[in-house]
Amino acid sequence: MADDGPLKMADVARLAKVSMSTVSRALADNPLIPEDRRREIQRIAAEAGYVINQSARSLRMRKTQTIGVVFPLGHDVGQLISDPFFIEMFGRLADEITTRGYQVLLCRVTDTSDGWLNRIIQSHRQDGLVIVGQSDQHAALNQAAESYHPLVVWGGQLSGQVYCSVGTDNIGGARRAVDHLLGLGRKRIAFLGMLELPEISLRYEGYIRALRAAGIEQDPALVIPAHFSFETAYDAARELIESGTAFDAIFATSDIIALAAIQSLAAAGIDVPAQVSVVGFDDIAIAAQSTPPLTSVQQDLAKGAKTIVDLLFKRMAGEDAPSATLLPKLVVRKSCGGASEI
Amino acid sequence: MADDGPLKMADVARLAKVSMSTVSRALADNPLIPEDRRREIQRIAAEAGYVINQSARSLRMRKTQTIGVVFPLGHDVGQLISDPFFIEMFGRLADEITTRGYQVLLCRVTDTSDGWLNRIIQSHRQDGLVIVGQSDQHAALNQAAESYHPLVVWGGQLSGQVYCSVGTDNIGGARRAVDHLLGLGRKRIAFLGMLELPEISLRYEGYIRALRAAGIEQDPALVIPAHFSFETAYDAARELIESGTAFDAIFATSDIIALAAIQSLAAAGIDVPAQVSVVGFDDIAIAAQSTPPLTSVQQDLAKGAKTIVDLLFKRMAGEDAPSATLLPKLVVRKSCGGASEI
DNA sequence: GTTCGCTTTCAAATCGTTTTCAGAAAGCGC
DNA sequence: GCGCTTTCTGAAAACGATTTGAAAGCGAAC
Repeated sequence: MADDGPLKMADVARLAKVSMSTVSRALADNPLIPEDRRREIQRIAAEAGYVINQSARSLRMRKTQTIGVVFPLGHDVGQLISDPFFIEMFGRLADEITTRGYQVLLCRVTDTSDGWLNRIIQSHRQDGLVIVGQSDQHAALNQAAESYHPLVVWGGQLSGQVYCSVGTDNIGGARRAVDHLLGLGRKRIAFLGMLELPEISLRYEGYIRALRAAGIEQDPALVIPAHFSFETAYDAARELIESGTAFDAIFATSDIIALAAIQSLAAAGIDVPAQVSVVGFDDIAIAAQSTPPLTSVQQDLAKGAKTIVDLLFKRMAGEDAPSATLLPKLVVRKSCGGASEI
Repeated sequence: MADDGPLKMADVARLAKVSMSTVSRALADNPLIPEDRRREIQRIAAEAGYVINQSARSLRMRKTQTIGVVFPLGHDVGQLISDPFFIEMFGRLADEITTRGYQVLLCRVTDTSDGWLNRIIQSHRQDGLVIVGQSDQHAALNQAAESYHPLVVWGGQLSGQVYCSVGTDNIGGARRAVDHLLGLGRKRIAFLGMLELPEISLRYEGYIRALRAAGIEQDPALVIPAHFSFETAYDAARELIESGTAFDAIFATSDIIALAAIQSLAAAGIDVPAQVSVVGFDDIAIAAQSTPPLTSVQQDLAKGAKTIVDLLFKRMAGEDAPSATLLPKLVVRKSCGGASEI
């Protein structure tokens, strides 16, 4: 029967002795076709091993049953998998998306020139888009959101933001972390992170507010630019140490940075938490396992991913979904002298 | 200019005052169109914000520029992201695939009835397929490979295997791990893993060979079925402990199982490595950070992913690529009493 | 016998590209 | 000015599904 190429719907139609339209409807469980006939046609199709060609279907229906997940760019275009945070986020998103019967397409931005987002959107490869981390692309996102609705961003909420975003309360989370350090009697608290990234600059805002509320003057020498990668963060911490600037605590804007800092301190013979307290951000899986276990601001990624996808599907359905903020939780472990969980 | 819907190629043709064929060729950098004209048309298209509709392109070209990555089923259909090993593997694969200019489609198998693989293949959503872990689907894979060429599987090499696979030398890796335990004077070595899975049964083979070579009689009571999830592995280890069967070492067939076992032992007041040595498999990132740090059989995932994708692209080009085996390395840490790396 | 309403069916149009094929224009040697 | 290549070009035919709109079939009512 099936000679060379794979079966098409026309072949099934011939087998079932009906027209293509009837087959199409039968396979779609369209009630226009009486139920017994539907079953019969479905049986014939299955027996012949026929499967609908998705390219053709997508073209005609203008739907792909696929959600695109885009990872940040701007900084760090090279390796994709470097950050455990992104990896975990991706896994959670994939779960939520596939559960709803959609496929997940991982979009890598290879060409970061103007209009990169538009190029992804217009390719029509996906029915909706999740963007993980706004990076330095706030303006581009805002512009795209004007005309493209099914788009949700994981990241901080910024003023003048048009697009729908889901993210942790960065200011509050940072505030809580720094307050905790202050409560332990620390006064010279270093801040490690890339201020250029919106989420990080919000965390900086929380840091500043905490210091101000405690009446502590902030010292610019304690604000250190640190990338998300382990190596550059390690170097940044080493430079801080070698600079001779006095400090008794570190607020790192990611766990990777915090872990790198701890190793850097250890290499310099500085004890954590006896001499310097360290707090991270994200509470990734390794945080609990490191030595000493890391105190960190926990982001609830499971809930975050669910929220993102919920909002995205609402927007895909034409509804207007507002941005959402998740409440972070400070998980206290040994790296800053405490021991219990709050 | 652009009124309602997004631009089509016909619109660009009108703007450039040429035919659609010319636009199509110009955008594809086809030398049939003189270079200066090509540039001109590309400029016009870019300025208008035109992007090729991939659905239409895929249909016509019978190519999607997409590689599907399928995760195992059979066991554990529920959560996708559970295992750090799979996550890391996915990240590496994604890197290799996107580097070659292809997109990555994460395929989740929702319907595991007969012909699931054929259904994925025939959907024509991807140009090639990577299957991570053969699970219990050896027969299905063999059958699909008969007619579908661009398919590479991560997993063990089995007898009578038609499909192309890439994987660690499971027998050798297990052998090395158990030999190491024997070298430390351990004699009652428990084996934790699911024998139903091909890769695990190969590791069991290595375990048996090591024992046999050392002239130690194997005790069926020491072979414990343990799933890949932390919780079930934890329970499995607890049952082993409570059974009263004497043992002085554990060879766990994954790091997650090993870590669960260590926690289970700790809960029972048994010291690792003083009373019981533990060795894992995979050497995932957490392994080095756990307390005590875990001795493990390292699989080189970066190399594995590169090999998989290399072979896949060869097969997509019509060449015939043979299966490949990677050499594992035993990384010795404190969990079994040793300390240095081999 | 005609009309009406209701269920089923199908031929044909459509989705937006790429590619084939035929032909136009230009260049060249005589 | 005439053949003969050598460039280019564009109209039309795919690719394989879904959906529209029309028509066929069939009782029942007038």
